[in-house]
Amino acid sequence: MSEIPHVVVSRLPIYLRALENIAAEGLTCISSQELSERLGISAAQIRKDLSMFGEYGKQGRGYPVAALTEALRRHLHVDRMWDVVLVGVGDLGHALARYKGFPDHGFRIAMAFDKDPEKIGTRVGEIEVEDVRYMARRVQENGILVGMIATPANAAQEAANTLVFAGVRALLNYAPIHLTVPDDVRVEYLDPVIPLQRMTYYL
Amino acid sequence: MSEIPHVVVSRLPIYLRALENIAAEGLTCISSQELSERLGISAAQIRKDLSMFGEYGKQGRGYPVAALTEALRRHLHVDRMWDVVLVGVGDLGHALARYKGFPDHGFRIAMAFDKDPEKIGTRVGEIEVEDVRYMARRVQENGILVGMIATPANAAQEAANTLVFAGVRALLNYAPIHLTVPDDVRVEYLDPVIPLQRMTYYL
DNA sequence: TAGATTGTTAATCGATTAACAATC
DNA sequence: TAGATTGTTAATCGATTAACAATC
Repeated sequence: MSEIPHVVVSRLPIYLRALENIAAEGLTCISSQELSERLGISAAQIRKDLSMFGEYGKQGRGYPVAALTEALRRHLHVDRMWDVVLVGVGDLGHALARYKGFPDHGFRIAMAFDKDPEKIGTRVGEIEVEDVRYMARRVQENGILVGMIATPANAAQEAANTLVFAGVRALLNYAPIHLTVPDDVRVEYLDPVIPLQRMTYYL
Repeated sequence: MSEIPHVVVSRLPIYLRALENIAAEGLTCISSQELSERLGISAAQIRKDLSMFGEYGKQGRGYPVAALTEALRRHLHVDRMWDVVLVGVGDLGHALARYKGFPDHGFRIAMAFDKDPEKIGTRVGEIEVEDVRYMARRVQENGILVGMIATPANAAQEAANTLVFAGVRALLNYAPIHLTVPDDVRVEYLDPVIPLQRMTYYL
């Protein structure tokens, strides 16, 4: 079953995004060599990764864009729409709630919570900001499995605890802090300072 | 010289962030074991990584927080302030320009550009949005080496080209597209859809 | 058919872990 | 001193690459 290494899984969304762009250009078939040049990932790597999920390629031609796109969406479980809960509606949370890139890629911000009375009740994007005190119940009742944390650092771990308690199993964390969560909960980090510092090392 | 593997470099900002939090808690010394529990990185890994930069630890006690923090800042070149150019002042660019986490960690948004006449001339954070047509010259004149791209996907590659032409050598890209740049330019990606899809694979 | 490109194997390369002497 | 923890070595583990028979 899940004998597919995480490094491979972590590249699948990148392949998917590239294939969507390639389809938008009107191409119906793409070779691993061509993909390699577009992504900076070796052609051998791409073929090996994709072969773990089935034989989608055709010798002499390459990979059919539409069929491979569909297959990747299926394997990544984004051939459906995931409801997402957002915690923290500051500048960043606001931007996330209005971000146009989610709906077409499997995600919908379904609820947003904040603790600031000034924000509670206001609208952002398609939804109304709710009181974080009711978050656990609301998340649980709606069976939401994906959360985004856009609170200040000092509120992030508590937000994570509440979300995990409420059943969330995947967390996207923008706060500049490592989150401690149970083993069956996934966390991905998007603190912008980290990648910036990774680059200044080389400057 | 640069015989330090990139995987190691990529963990340094994470150690630095943790040490800053640990210092804020008032601790002056921390063992690799304790750090391991906080970060989910093995103690052996942490010791091996840190030993590549010098012998900061004391047997029996652990690592002195202040000295190690300072050393990491130095190695990452964030013991100075980097001026950053921001391209694209939509919701996300707006949030980035006002983000409080940059100044204390080595970065200052020094300029912001957009092509929308409605936005040009408005203020965001500490700065005024400028016309993207003058970006190359302004960036070059100020010797800016770090850029952040928060434009729509279809404008991102052109923004990158302009920035690279103007001398930028490190790019943080929020647009959902792979950027093609010369070998001596670093790019890090922060498209939020990618990490979300990495997690839904396991749901 | 000839040319191109896949899927896969074996070889290489690199990263992580376990273990322990050195030492604070 | 006794206990704890480092820095480092050797062993393990895993990921990437090169190469090519199979085949569209």
